[in-house]
Amino acid sequence: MLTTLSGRETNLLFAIMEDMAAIRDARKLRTQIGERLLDLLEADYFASYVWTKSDGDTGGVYLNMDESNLAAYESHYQYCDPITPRFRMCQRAAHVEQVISREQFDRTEFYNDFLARDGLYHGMNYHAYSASGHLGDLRIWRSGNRETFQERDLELLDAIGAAFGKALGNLRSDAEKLRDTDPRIRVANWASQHGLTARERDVICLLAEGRRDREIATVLGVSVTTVRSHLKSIFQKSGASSRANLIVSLNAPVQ
Amino acid sequence: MLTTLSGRETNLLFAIMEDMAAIRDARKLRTQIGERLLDLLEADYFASYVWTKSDGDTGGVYLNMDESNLAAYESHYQYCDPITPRFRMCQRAAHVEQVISREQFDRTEFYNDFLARDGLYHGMNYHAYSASGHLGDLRIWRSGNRETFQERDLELLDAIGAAFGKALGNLRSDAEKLRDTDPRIRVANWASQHGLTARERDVICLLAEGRRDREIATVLGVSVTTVRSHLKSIFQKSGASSRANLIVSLNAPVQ
DNA sequence: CACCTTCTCCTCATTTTTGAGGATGCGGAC
DNA sequence: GTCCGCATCCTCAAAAATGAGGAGAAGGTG
Repeated sequence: MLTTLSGRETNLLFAIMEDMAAIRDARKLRTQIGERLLDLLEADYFASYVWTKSDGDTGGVYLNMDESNLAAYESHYQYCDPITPRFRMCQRAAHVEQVISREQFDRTEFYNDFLARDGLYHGMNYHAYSASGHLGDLRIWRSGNRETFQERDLELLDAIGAAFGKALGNLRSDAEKLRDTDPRIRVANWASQHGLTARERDVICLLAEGRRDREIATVLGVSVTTVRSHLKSIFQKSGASSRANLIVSLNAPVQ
Repeated sequence: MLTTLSGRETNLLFAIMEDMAAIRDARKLRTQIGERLLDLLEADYFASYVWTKSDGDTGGVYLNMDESNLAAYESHYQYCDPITPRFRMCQRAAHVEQVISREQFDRTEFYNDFLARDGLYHGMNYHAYSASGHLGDLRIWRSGNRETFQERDLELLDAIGAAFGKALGNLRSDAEKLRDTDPRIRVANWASQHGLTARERDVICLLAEGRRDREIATVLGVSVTTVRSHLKSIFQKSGASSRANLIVSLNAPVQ
């Protein structure tokens, strides 16, 4: 790629660069980059989705699109979306008309009942992937009364998308690291790994805090012997040889 | 700022953007950005320093400069460096001649015995700061047979420096988080916090792994009673009420 | 030198934890 | 209904850890 940039575009690119270095929340980053891209690419509509069921991701962010229409996308149209699966296969920024012919697209329910309702006509997408899966996408649209996107627009989106993907990848791995260090989640994982019952889980939660049998009994409202009985099965199931060992493996970030 | 970019410059800028999103090692990032900047700004020499004594930072990185001359900088010339303190006060990219007059500079030992030896003549610096202090700098130099840097070069360096600073800030806070979760460092901190002796530290290192008194004694090559004796002082010094409590506070990332 | 800290080891008593056997009642699955 | 898992409680014994009292040797400091 070899394209010149106007002063306005240069400024926006620097702003995007700074956003990607500064913003540490994936949702905020996607929204902010969306605003910059609408400006940079002179587009009207923006949406970005993440297709993982992971912890903090609340799915889509969007700009200038109708809430109720998007709710319809999430509940229905995403399942008859003819272009997104093809965009994904591109591995780079692509124009709608690179993945489906205009005539064919104009006849789909997806275009007529969903996109056209909000005025979206010319579109291009970038889908960011890493080895661990889909990281997030950038969907840029213009109204029908505008010119369609040019090769240069695709090049810009592609270059920004590449950096955007790297940034999202880092944010996700950070989130995963953080999740690994959250004690409650770690204890819950440990419990399910070893097939503990609900009550046994209650016991190790308190055990992980370093409490004595007597304290655990008081908190759970049972007798000390009951606590010991649960501990007996926990030791048996986990193979741990001592309370100290148990606490270490419950608190260890690496598993 | 409002400047246009050539195709070559645009490509380099995208490369820098991707580097800043992708590279997670501060030293590598500084080196890589240095190479890009030499290319982008058509400069000859690059150096970058971090002025903190913190953990993993091994000080300076540089390109096209003489090793022995840099050793002299670190041991001597940094203490009679007339420009760096002034650059720091600028809070933005600045040209050498914006912080000292050429005539005055040409008479300094710093210029004649250090910079001139490697051929450095025209220079500009960017110093990145955050609330917690100096994050890293970018020092760009050209030989005397070249043109000096223009306002446009300063603007480019300033914009890139801003994003560079944000990226370094995140890397540092990541490193700090990681350091907080490293068990050995945490145990060492805990030990010094509570004024433990060397031998007591040996004991809690093994204790933190969940070992029994007998195991600790075997590993340290002393009797069980000695271990218990050390444990006695550890309990006394730390105020912990039980071994389990001790293990939890040794393994807890938050203190 | 005397004094202090540290490391080493000891005893005795007490508390806590672990390991091994049980028993009872409750609720869901076959 | 019977069987099974789960939660609740029990006893008895052994092992481990805690708390309190020491003592001796090595090393550095005023």
